[in-house]
Amino acid sequence: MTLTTAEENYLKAIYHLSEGGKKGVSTNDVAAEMKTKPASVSDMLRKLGEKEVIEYRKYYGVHITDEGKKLALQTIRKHRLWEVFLVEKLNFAWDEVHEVAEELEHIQSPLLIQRLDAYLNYPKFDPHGDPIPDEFGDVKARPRVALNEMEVDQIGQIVAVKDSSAAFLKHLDKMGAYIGARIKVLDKVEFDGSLEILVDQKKTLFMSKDVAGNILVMQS
Amino acid sequence: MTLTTAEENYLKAIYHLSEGGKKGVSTNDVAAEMKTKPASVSDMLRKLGEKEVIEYRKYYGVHITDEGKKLALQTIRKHRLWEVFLVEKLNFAWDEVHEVAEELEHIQSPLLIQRLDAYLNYPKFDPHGDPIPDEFGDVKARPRVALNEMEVDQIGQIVAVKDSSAAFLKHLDKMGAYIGARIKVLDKVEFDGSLEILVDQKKTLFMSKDVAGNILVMQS
DNA sequence: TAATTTATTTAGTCAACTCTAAATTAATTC
DNA sequence: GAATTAATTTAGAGTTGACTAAATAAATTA
Repeated sequence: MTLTTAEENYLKAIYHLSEGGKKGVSTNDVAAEMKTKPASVSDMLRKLGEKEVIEYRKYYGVHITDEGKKLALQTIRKHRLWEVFLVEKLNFAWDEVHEVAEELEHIQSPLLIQRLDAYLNYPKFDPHGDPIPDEFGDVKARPRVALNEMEVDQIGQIVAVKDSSAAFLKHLDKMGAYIGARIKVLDKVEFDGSLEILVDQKKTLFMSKDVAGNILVMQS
Repeated sequence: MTLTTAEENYLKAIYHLSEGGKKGVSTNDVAAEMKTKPASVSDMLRKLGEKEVIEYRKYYGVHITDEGKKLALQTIRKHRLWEVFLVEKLNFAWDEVHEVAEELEHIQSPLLIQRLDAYLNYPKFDPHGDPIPDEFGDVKARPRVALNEMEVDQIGQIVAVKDSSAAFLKHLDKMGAYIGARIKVLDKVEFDGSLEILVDQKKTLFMSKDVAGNILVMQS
């Protein structure tokens, strides 16, 4: 099964959109993610369906197949390995690498990726802390810690909450935090154990020890 | 002026075909080089002509313009830098790099090339001994030496002959040598100064000191 | 120079990927 | 449940880059 560059990009978008939720991904979601029009997406979904990398039922969105997931993970693997290369070897800043990696990930050469992986010493995470799938598509799960147990200056990504009540999620949202957010612990107040958190490299917020204790973070 | 990947490849082919000779390059030559049909080439030449990277007169072949030469040299620069990277950092063999570099050369990121160049310590020649143009398109001319003045184990490329008579060229051809051939000095016979030469990594031949003295080599 | 051969271009088609506009299906509201 | 709104698909068209077949220009040969 060989995919064109465009197909690879669509499949990657579908994979990312279906992470977490078990429900199908809608045409409009894909269009937004890919910055194309829904009409173009319908066309592409039909093609990806024929190639059996997704299950496509008209008007009902798509599910990625096992074969599709494997291919998407290969592309993600390449993307993240290139990001490591750009940051560690070519001194790119972590926020300068995405566009370039987006191009590099489509280079077709298994040998190249094999050698690059070895050259970088088989990294397990990219510069953003995202895991790098191995050549079989397996990703190393990183242990999760409660946010209040993290040390100052550590970084990670909010991946879940212990208290999943609507009230708690609403509170999170109000503070400016959410599942998926990249965070960094800026400070821990000794007096009451509250934390100062940097979200997505831009917004600073304070939260109580109790709130932090209900937030699970995947450390980078 | 931005070129598509296909346009870049055509322009590079035209540049290579027009190296040396001052005459125009024919449609058929380009078709052979690009492994496409002449009809496809005609189409592309019209487009490249409109973009003013070549001068195109129907039925009379093409000449590359200064602008076109500059763009072609940028692509060649990228190709050769990637080749150095693949060989020196990722341990590719010299003959494994071409296809991959052919893809990598189209990545659009001036910063990437700048950083790669620095990372590789500003190499002036690629693994095949071909010069790497600088960011302005200037190539460092490598001094030429007569073949008989080279030492055993040195490598290079035949770039010219002192005696350009038809008879001498015919003799060269008969021996299996030609302008452009990659050579390596395998042995120099003390008795009469004759040389044993490896051509294109496959054919071994012997030549007298006089013949070798009329062959100019660009050393790698 | 006329005739033939070769090189090149034009015309028409195809595949991939995109778009807008129109039609259709699904979801929501009254 | 019917009507309206939103989501999605279909139809038709444009661009890029390739092709084959046919037409035409240039070069070669007689």
